Amino acid sequence: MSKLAPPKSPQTYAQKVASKEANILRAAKTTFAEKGYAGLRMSGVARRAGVAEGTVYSYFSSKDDLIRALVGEYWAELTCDARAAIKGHNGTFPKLRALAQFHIDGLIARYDYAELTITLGRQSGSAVSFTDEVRAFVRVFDEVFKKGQDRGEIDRAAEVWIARDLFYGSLEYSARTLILRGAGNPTQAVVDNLMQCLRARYSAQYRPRPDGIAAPETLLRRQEAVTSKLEAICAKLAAPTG
Amino acid sequence: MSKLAPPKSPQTYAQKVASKEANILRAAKTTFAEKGYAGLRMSGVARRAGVAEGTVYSYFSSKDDLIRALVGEYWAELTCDARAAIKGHNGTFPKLRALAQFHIDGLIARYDYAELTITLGRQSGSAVSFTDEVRAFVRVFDEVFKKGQDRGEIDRAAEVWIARDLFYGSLEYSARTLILRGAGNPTQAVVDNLMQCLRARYSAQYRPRPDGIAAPETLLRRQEAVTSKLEAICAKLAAPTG
DNA sequence: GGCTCAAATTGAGTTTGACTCATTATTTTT
DNA sequence: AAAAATAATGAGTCAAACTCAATTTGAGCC
Repeated sequence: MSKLAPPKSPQTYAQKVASKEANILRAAKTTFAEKGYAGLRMSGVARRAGVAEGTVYSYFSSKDDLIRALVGEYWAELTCDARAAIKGHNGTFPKLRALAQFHIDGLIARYDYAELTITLGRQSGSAVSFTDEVRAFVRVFDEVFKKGQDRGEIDRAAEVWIARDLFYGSLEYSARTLILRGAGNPTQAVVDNLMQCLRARYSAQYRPRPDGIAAPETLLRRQEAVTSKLEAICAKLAAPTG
Repeated sequence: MSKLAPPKSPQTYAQKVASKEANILRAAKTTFAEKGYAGLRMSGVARRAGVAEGTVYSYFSSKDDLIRALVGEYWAELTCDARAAIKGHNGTFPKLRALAQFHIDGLIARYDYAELTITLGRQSGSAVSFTDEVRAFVRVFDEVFKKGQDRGEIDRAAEVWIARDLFYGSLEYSARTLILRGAGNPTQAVVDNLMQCLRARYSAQYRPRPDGIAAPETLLRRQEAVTSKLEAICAKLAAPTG
């Protein structure tokens, strides 16, 4: 009366449930890849997973929920892959460049997921949500950026979320237009340009001016050198030693 | 036999057809604003327009086509409004800033249209398409940018389409996240940041640094001059001349 | 006005596919 | 092994996009 949940052996039960759920998800993933959102039939997924249609509904309360689970999985995997992709690169900007290149290539390969992220993201009142997974993904950028700020490579006054939206936004939009245009995809030009913008706006150091008036870091180095010398000289002059 | 089209009075006929089509579109627009894409029923649109359901299908071959026509209309209007919004501003960057502010505000007010532009844009084999309208809209950016290049205010080597994708992409993504976050929308911070990036990357002239340290061209020139003098002084002091 | 005919309109009917739920099968508990 | 609880089933429901044979409308002609 006070409690409805019965005692049961959790291992086997949970395993079975999990494996069945995974079966359904796998079937849905394949079907989605083949036919897209509109072409995916719940009956088809059930057949493919080897269960009855009703069973699908006992794991996912609607078609949208099923797809949402798929989208969540996609972003979770993407987060791992993105982390792996930037691992080998040193320094804030090289890491960001690697992330950008990884992301735009991934988007072009599978734009349908990005599309669903937009479409299914706003709908409320659903059991399944993938906002956590998407958040975890964008955090990859945030971490690199913040570390850059800590190290003094990036303007400390900059707001991360604004930079992040510019970063992901321009990449997603570019991916979309490149797909529409259909031609051989010059993704690198897009990434190069984005990095130039980021460097120009966010880099804490001076960088070569486009018109080549002076290489500021050179000037900095000269100034540092000359300052050291001046300090030495000052110390010598100030010393009362004959 | 050779020709099926019969002679008829084109004015009245065309007018009637046009007005009925406009009625249907208006009904659809209102319903869409109230209920969104999924909530819009073809039967409801027909009722509202005062025609039978079949009539709707003689003007628009599917629900998606009807919505597509709506989206096309939206972008066409937006193009006019955007042109009006930048009219009062002088100079490339002020014009771009006005365009950015106009666009992000518009997106936040009616994000559903941007969403549909993405979802319905890729589907092929439809009678209705809105790519022309969208193209006309993005051309507003292109014109300002190219004029800036002609005038020498903007880096002539820059590729317009890359800059455009960065511009619209970051604005649309920011609009989305601002809507999700729901809070009072700091759109101006987004626009400011975007303009800083554009200025830093694309401006052909020098401009003040974001941290307000100094007008760099002046500072750089002074530093270069003073560094040279210091170097000379150091050299003299360090020289073993008695 | 009345006649003819092609085009426009109608709405009852078809189809499709997401979702439900009474029944059956399986597993756990005793 | 019987009872109880839980899971799986798939025929059936239902909503909504879409169709089409029948009807209405209106232009051109006498």
